[in-house]
Amino acid sequence: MTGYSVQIDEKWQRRWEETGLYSFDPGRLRDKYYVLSMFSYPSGAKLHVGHWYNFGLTDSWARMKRMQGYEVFEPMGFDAFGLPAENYAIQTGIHPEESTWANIETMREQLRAMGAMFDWDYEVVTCDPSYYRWTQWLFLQLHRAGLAYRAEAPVNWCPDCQTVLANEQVLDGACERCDSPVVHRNMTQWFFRITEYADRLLEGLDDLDWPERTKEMQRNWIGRSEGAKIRFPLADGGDSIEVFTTRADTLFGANYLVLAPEHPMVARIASQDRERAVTEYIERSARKSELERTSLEREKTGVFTGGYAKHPLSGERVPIWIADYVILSYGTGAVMAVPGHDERDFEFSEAHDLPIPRVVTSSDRSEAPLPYTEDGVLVNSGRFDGLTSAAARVAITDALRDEGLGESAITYRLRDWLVSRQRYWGAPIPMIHCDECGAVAVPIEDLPVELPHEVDYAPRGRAPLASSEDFVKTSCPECGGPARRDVDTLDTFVDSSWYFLRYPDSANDEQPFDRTRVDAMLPVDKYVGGIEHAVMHLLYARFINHVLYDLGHVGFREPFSSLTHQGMILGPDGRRMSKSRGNVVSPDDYITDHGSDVFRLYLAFGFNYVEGGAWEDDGIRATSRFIDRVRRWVQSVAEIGEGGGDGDATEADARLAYVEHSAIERVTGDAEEFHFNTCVARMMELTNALYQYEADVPPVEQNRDALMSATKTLLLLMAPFTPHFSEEMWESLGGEYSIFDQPWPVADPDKMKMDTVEIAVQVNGKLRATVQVPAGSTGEEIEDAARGHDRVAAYLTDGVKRVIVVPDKLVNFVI
RNA sequence: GCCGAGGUGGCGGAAUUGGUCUACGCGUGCGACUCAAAAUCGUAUGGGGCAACCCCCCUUGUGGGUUCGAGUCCCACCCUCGGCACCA
Repeated sequence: MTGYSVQIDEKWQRRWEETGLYSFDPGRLRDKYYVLSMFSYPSGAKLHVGHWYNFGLTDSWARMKRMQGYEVFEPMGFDAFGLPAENYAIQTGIHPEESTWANIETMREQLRAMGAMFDWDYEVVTCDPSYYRWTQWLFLQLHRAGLAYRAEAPVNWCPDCQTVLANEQVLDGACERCDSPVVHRNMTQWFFRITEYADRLLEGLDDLDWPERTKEMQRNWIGRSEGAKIRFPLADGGDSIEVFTTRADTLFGANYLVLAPEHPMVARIASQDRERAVTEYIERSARKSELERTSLEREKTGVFTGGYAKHPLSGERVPIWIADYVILSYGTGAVMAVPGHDERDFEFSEAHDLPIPRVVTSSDRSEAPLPYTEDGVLVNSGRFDGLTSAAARVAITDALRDEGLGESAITYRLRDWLVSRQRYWGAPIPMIHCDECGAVAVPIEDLPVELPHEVDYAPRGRAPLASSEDFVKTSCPECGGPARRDVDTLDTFVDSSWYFLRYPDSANDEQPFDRTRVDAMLPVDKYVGGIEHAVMHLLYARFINHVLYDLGHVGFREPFSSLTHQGMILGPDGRRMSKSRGNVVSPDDYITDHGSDVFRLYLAFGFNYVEGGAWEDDGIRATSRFIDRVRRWVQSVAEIGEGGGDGDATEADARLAYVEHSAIERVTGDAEEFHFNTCVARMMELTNALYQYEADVPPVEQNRDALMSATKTLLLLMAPFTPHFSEEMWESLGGEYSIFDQPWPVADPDKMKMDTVEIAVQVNGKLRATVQVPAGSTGEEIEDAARGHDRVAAYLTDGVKRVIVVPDKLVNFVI
């Protein structure tokens, strides 16, 4: 028999396919287990180490679940819309549809060669009209429910490329392609009202089996903030300016207001003599790039508008300024400036020579230096003097409510989700614009709104679809008059926000999915993907699922019960792999040389799965050596066969059984937790124990049944991690096809009881000796055994103050 | 700045509820097999002290603390990585 190789991979992949081993059986829904890896973008390059790490080891997990008796559903698909294909098209002239489908075909082949259990009958491709038809359906559901709306908003605009950029294309305020500073342009676009779900998305997190840091990132992203809205009436009567604050207790220290330059009230407030300065400032702010307005520029600029408001409680005149450190989109776009107790306002007051009054002292009434941003005790605040900050927040908000000038309020950092993209390679937004009827939804029976093939997608400062007359010109579904289609496409995160619902019913052409089936199949039991999606995809998907729940399309709120993030495999130099650094590790070479299982097993063994780490070629050699070591062992066992030996349970037999069963227990437990590296360590220990047994016990005394049992256990434990190799070894031992139809081994607690245990003997907490005692010895027995040890006795000559015994573990003498 | 995760041998990495730190592997030393090499097998391997053994001392980023006992718990600090970042 020759060694394990890629030919073995091919042999078993063929066999699995021919026998339909991994076809999901919808008749066993009761035992279903939905294992999902985040689907990927079909790039032109080959599968990289990251794909393998994510898909390969998730597949290993799924294989264990299968052997544990679950009917595993492990689908795969492609997140195929998106910018790379379009940019590639702009560069080369190759149509995105052409390049994308070619890439998908390549990736399918490679994914097949990976030897995972993917059931391709349920494949999903987001750029296929049979899929995006239902993405459009989803948009219409939100639209009908009032959760999709149109509003003017700034988009990222690259003046050099003459195109709109997605947020992900803006790096540190600059265009990722040409590095020119990105500016904001206002356009009317579609939004999803995700802010309406802020609280539901927050609450839903509590019960999810997700990494705590990921939940925390979502909480921070949503950024719920409790405070108050306070209205400052304008001095000249009529309107008022509303501000949001979390520090209502500092209201008496508010000696001016600051509006964002874009605030709609600015024009109305500015006095005539200040108009020019105000206009100039607004224009200057608008010209500033995102970068200038945020990270670099710390100096607080701003101008006085000439307008005044009236302090809601003291009645004093409060000047109104504009400054671009106030953001229009957060809170009310206006703040009350409390320079004594807010660092930003303090800086602003210093820069513009404004007074800085104190209204809070520290709790011991000492005058802490300003700005003092902690809670404390109120001063200079009229009848609220002496209250603590916490009490004052309530009292002042109550007082404002009585006057009709304010109330407690909650705001969120989360913004509504802008889903329009002025791009070609995406799902067209299924809306029609009619001069008479306004924005009208495309009737569901007319879906899909197909993406036209012949389109000028070169950047010309407008949405590519606008160039297609045939596409744009249509008639209004309501009045029948001439109308125009929306020329924007949907953010690709919309495509991926529901694909997990489509998988179980991917061929359905009547509806996006059958509710009964989806309710039986979801939530996803285990979702695995990179942490880079912690707040984008994972939040959007939860939002969409919550909406579909509220609209009665699914019977569960949360789509992913349990989530794991794989870490990142870095180049051998410890840095992120990239072509420009020349540190990219290509799986293909290793697979050709060693077979895919060696590669997969190294990924399992060499890293903490969640942390990842730097690639090391030596690790591949180590796993290759291990697999060969197992192969040689299995070969020798196959030659000897079962039976024989005198069958008496010797001490060596017991030791082997102990290692066998503790390996079962620990592999099962560790794999469950995605601790694949320690799983492999346990397999190696079992292998070592087998060789040890053979070396220690003379051939005539060897218990072949025990050896065969432990060997089979080893193969079963290895099967999820080395599927082709284990199948081959299983066959060579005469095992029944397939090893993946065998039950996962179960540890026998009786076999894991050792007759004697080693006790650590400590003196004053320091290890001084170890002694062997029968398992289950009493404290006295253990103590006696320890005292009987020469070296220990030497320490105890001056008497013992206290003895601590941990049964079967240790004894500690305190002297 | 705020939030989160983490600092363990030469290296990748292990260590249930506080209970023998360094499992497993790599690398390295020595040995076996071999004409030789590779492969394989065996064996040793945290650092230091001692000619050497029994043995002793030190060691989980740093400094304190709690405890019979701390990688693990508490306090302070240093460093690394990730997220957010004028969010009122």
